[in-house]
Amino acid sequence: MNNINNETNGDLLNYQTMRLKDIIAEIVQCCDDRKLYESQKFGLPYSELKCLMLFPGERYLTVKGIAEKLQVAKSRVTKILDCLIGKRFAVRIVDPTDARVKLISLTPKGKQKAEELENFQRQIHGNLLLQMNNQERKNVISQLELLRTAMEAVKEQMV
Amino acid sequence: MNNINNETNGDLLNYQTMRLKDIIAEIVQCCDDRKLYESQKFGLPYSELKCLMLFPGERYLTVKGIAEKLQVAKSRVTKILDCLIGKRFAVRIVDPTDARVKLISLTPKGKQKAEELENFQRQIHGNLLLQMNNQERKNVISQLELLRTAMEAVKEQMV
DNA sequence: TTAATATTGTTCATAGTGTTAACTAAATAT
DNA sequence: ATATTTAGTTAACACTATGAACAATATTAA
Repeated sequence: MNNINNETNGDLLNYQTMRLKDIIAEIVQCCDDRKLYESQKFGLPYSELKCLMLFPGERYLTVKGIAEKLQVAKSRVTKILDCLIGKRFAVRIVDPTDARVKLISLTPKGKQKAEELENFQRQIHGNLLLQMNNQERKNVISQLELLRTAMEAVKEQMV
Repeated sequence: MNNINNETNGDLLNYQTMRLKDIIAEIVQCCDDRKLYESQKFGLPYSELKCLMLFPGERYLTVKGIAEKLQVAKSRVTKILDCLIGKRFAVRIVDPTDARVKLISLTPKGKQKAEELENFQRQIHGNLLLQMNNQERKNVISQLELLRTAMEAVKEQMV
């Protein structure tokens, strides 16, 4: 009896495991599609869009700071900035208080692009919520938080 | 009064939108970290791992079929297969019924790798569920399904 | 049956994302 | 004053991916 229940529970867990894996993969795929779409819509490689998105709310950023926020090597940031600056979306100025540091800021053109991108992202995430009723919104968000917490716990075990 | 309620609802929606966007980003980041980890653990580029994962359950695959499943160009598949075959994880044979077609199958070494990878993925997704109680498992999965459905609906609107 | 067309897979050129190591210049600590 | 640390750049490399041109083979139509 107990044995059968364990069997059944094991089967359910196996089924749920597969289900979970598949759904997560589908969601990640949707997000990747969205990145591609944004990249095309805004005419910039996604890495440059991600970089632009760091600025709203901050006047200046340093290469080091951007590298930390994007979680990439500083050399990668240098290259992304070369591109953004070449396209007149950003400028590099030397920090007057420390000549090693470059202060990066957006040009008006860059600010506009960042704002458009921000609006677009707000819009599609808003549309996501509009697909749901009030209760569903709360549930989805809280269950996603649960999942994120679980993922971080499992990540700890892994490393 | 009604006005105030609308304001409040709008604020809530804005807050939820931000929240949703951030959590999704964190979850996607976790998944990317996992891909990197798997790549290192199994000593293969992630694209090759993804390719290996297509085989369990299918004896032979064609370049075209793999390209469709991975959602990449055929030329990309050719390169991935060159690598896998160079490492003795797969072989190419000409389809006896259509000389244009190459039938790709895994070597025993490739099958073993694919199985190890499958087990590992089952394990970590199982561990994810073990972080939760019975009710939470059901809720997380059903809310993820809701989210996936919403994402696909919004994607339709976008294109 | 031959000629035109379509399909399968490869090669090549190109672009994008990312890393590490070596380096320059500037600031700090000894 | 010298040694060390920090900030950013450069260069070499690896991985992911695309599209166009191409060769070989199949299929369709004349």
